[in-house]
Amino acid sequence: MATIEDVARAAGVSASTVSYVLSGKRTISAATRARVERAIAELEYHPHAGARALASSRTDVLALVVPLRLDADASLRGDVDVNVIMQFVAGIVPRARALGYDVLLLTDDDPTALRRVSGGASADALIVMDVESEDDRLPAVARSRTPAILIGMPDDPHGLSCVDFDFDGAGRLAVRHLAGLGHRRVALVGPPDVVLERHTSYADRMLHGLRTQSRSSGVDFRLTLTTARRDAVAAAVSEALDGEAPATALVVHNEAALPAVLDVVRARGLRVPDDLSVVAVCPQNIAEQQAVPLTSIDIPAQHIGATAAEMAVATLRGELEPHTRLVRATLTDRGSTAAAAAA
Amino acid sequence: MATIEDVARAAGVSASTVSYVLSGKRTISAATRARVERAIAELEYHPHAGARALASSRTDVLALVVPLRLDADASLRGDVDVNVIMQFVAGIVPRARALGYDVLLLTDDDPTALRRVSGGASADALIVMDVESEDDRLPAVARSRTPAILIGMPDDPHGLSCVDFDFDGAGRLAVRHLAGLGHRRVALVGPPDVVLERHTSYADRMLHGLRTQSRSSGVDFRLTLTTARRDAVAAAVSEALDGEAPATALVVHNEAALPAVLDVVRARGLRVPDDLSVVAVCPQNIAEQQAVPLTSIDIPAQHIGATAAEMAVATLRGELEPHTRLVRATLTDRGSTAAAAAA
DNA sequence: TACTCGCGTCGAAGCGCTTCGATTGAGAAG
DNA sequence: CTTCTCAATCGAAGCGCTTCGACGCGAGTA
Repeated sequence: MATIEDVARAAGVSASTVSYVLSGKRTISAATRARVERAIAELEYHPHAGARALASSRTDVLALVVPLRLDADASLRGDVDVNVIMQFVAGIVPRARALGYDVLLLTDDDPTALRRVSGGASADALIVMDVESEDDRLPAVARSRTPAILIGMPDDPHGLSCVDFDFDGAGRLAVRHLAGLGHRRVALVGPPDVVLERHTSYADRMLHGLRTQSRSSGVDFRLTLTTARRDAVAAAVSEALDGEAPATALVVHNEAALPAVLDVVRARGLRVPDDLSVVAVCPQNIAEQQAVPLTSIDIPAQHIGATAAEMAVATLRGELEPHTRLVRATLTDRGSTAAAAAA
Repeated sequence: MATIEDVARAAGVSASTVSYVLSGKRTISAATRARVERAIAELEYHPHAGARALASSRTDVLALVVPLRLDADASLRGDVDVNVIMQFVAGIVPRARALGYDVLLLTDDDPTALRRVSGGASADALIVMDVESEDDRLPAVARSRTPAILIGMPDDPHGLSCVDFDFDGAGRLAVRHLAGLGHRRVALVGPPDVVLERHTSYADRMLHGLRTQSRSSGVDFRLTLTTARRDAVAAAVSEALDGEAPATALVVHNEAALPAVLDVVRARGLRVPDDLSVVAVCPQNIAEQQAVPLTSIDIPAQHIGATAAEMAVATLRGELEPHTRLVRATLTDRGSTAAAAAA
């Protein structure tokens, strides 16, 4: 591999000049720059990442902590939503690259990872996914003094920046949309209770938005939780639709259960949206790929990921003070909601 | 951050002694070792990754190239199967960690990534996912002289190691299983033709296995391709089941289409497995989560990922010569296949 | 007793880069 | 014509680690 000395020799300049051409930190004459650049191209020179990191204390690497929790049998745990993780990753990695950073992938499963990476200066900043309301990892992250961006909304951000989807706004928006169509009885088909118990807070915030708006829109709101298993889904749906005052609209905030929900609804002889309106809260592609395309409040995971990468880099550049950013909810009508039948 | 000098001072030894304690490359007396280890713990010393890389030319990092191809609008392309990618990642990252390596995440979308990483010595080895029959990237990888493991089966491995699932064996196994149950007319519901055209080779190999075994088992085999869209699925299924000699069993090698396939089948009034046997070829969790649990040949993506990580490390240690490893197919009966009705 | 051997430790060189003065020469200002 | 300024470049130090050769010393050998 060619070193900066090789390049310098080939271009007839000193190593420091090559360095300045590369970094742009000092003025270099056009002629010299051209010679250096030609030498770089000819030698296929790539700076040695380690040497650069050592000398400059910057790695141009972002560490990303993903919630890849494995079961005892080393299989992916059911409560981690692979699809959403990938959406985040698909947002983070390209944006980081565009800003000149590579991404080091760490998992939640490895407790030493954070210490190793910040202690060993393997990355300039951290992006932590799936941050819970009370997250054990935060004190360690804050203490490491490595700039960090949290995806999620902890109760105490420990002075770190956060990005998340405005689930509260999403809840309000869903109800407002349905209320506008005349619905007066709305049910949420929510995530399994393990998720609620994990206090990732997003489910709580969603619920809060749903309840708040329901109250002010005069909507009767009820809550059911379910896993993706068909029997559980059937139970949840019947909880929502049975009884003397059945819901006329469903808000589904559980993408794994979506297919089953639609299936159960159809099995009950209900047509969407004629007999029942359905609003999903999930990534766009999921909403589009259902048996019936669903009107949904898209969770813009990819966008959030990209935002996190941007915030990380901005923080590194000293252009950003720690703060919390919420990504606004918008509703896309795909035809699965309709005016409520006259009661 | 504490440096190795700090540790040396605290332990009353020289820096090189600390280094040897850490690496174990020279004998150190038990007493000295203990003193050094205490100092390391007290100072929370972590070696500076860049310095280490510079001095030793090793990074303890594996670079992983994932097929995160984005559309023009920067959204995830439909033909990349997010779930499978994650399974690979879930196999690779923990195993790499267990072997002392971190993982640097690169995407296919970034053409400079490979050069940057191998040229800049940012990683010790490469794992490339989703390698196609004729893969443009291979010459560059081979030329970079960075050890590499390919996930997939290129026509020409360029002297690199490969791991993949034995799709040929899977095809044979599926037919053998069905033939053993008395089925004489089997149809494959395969991946969309774009996948075939991309020549990832796995679809071809699967097909080859299906055909070979069909011939020798006296099974009439037909092929239909489909996307995940419901209308396309319906067309594919009717191609398989309509006409005078309808298939009595389906092999579905298209996980995205699975829910729709089952749905369409049910809509036609067919029960699984009584009226129609179904074998899926997909990851285990997908097969389990369908409306009807499916007998399947599980694609052990996670296992393959872990294997790739192991092979990468073994290669780095000089314990492994380049070669190709195929992971054997096994069939798990989940009750979606039954004896064929007497013809 | 003299000599060798190897264990345990140290010192120094060097990995490839960045960065901080210092230096040079050319043009502007006086 | 001298002095000052500033643009353009160089040299050297140093980032924190690994590793090689050297060295001291106690034990084994002759």
